[in-house]
Amino acid sequence: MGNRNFRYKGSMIALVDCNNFYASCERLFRPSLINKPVCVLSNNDGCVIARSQEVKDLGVKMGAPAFKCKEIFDKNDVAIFSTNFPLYGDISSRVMGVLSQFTNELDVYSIDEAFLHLKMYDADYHQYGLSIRERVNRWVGIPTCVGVAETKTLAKLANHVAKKFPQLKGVHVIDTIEKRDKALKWAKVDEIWGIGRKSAEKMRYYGILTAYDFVQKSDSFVRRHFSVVGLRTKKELMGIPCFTLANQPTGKKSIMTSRTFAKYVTDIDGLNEALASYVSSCAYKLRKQSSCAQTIMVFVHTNKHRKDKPQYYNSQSMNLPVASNCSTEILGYAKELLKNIFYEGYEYNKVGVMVSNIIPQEQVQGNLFDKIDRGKHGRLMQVMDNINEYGGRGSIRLASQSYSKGLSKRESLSPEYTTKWSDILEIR
DNA sequence: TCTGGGGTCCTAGGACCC
DNA sequence: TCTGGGGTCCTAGGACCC
Repeated sequence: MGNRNFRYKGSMIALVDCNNFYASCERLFRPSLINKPVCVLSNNDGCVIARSQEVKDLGVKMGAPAFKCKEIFDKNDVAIFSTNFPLYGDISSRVMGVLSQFTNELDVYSIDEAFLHLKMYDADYHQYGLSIRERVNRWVGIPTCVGVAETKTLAKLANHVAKKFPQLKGVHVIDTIEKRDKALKWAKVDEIWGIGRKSAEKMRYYGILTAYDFVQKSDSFVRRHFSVVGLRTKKELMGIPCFTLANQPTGKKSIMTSRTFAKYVTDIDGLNEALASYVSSCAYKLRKQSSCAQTIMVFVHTNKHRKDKPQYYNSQSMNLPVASNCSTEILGYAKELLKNIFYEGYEYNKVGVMVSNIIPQEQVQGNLFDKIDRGKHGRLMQVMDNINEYGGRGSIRLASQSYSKGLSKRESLSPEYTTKWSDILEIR
């Protein structure tokens, strides 16, 4: 058979994925940390959410509770950072900006990865991948890996291969049947994009250990045991595209904001303060995508890890009389919901709000009995957003929002080097 | 003492209708 | 007493992703 090429080699998908993204972002402004172990922790410095290669090599697992890793961190002089999403978001958009120079069809999949549709009939995809890496690295300073193949799922797999085999120089192209089979035989089922813990377990039960084993199964078997989701994944692994590229970003269908507290809250006033910030954040994100929500949901819960204490979880949702993106209006309803589900006697460690049934702003149907001056509210929100965008988040807030960020613990926060005037680096 | 946050899609099952 | 066979819509929860 030789190295028979795929029929549609002229149209391929590249997946560019940033290596250890948050850790790499933190390193950007701290060159002394290059080749040193760097670790980023979740909200409240609770658990590990990003690790540089050196930290992975130390055996620190993703999601590991930080307090359990303290010894390893101390012993190996690991640089620890609290999450700094404004920084990561800004670096991400710079990376995406560079990537958009390589294609007309950029599908930004997450904060640290994007699919690129490549249509090049005689091009050397491996060389092209190398030049993508090189430019992102030079212009933004973030290391990446590139996987190229016929479908998204295969591109993901190619990327995985590129990450695991350093001799590939960060780029792997699957463009022949042989390379595809080789990758499929190498990949364990739990490494396939779309196959999670549950499905992988089930597959092992049926003796399916590798991606190659999986594609050998009949469509009907896969459909029956792993639903249409599994079947799509199988087809994608065989080079039949089932996931199309999303050319323009679509608005979110639901938006949620919630935080775990660093200390327990027992009274409703404390929860209300937190709720006010979360509602503001949700409403702001709605306004940013020019949409309104028709449904809101509020939930509270106690610390589920403390089995020795009384546990409580509850949520309540409601449909708004008129779809809204106004912070003050949504907060009014959210407080009512919270009042309904709040009970004294529990130590709460989390409250959250989710808005859903989101529609474009211009499609909002008025209500005959609406007493709210929506034009005025809209202008007020606009003014608030302008002040916060210029002066930094939190420059102006609702009266009921807490003044300090006292409910969260972020002891190792890096500056917002690129998004806050006061945090810009000074070169002397 | 200390265990994240934010999304999407699919399915099963119930309510309801003819 | 027996107790069909569709269809639709909605919701909760599961699985998965980063």
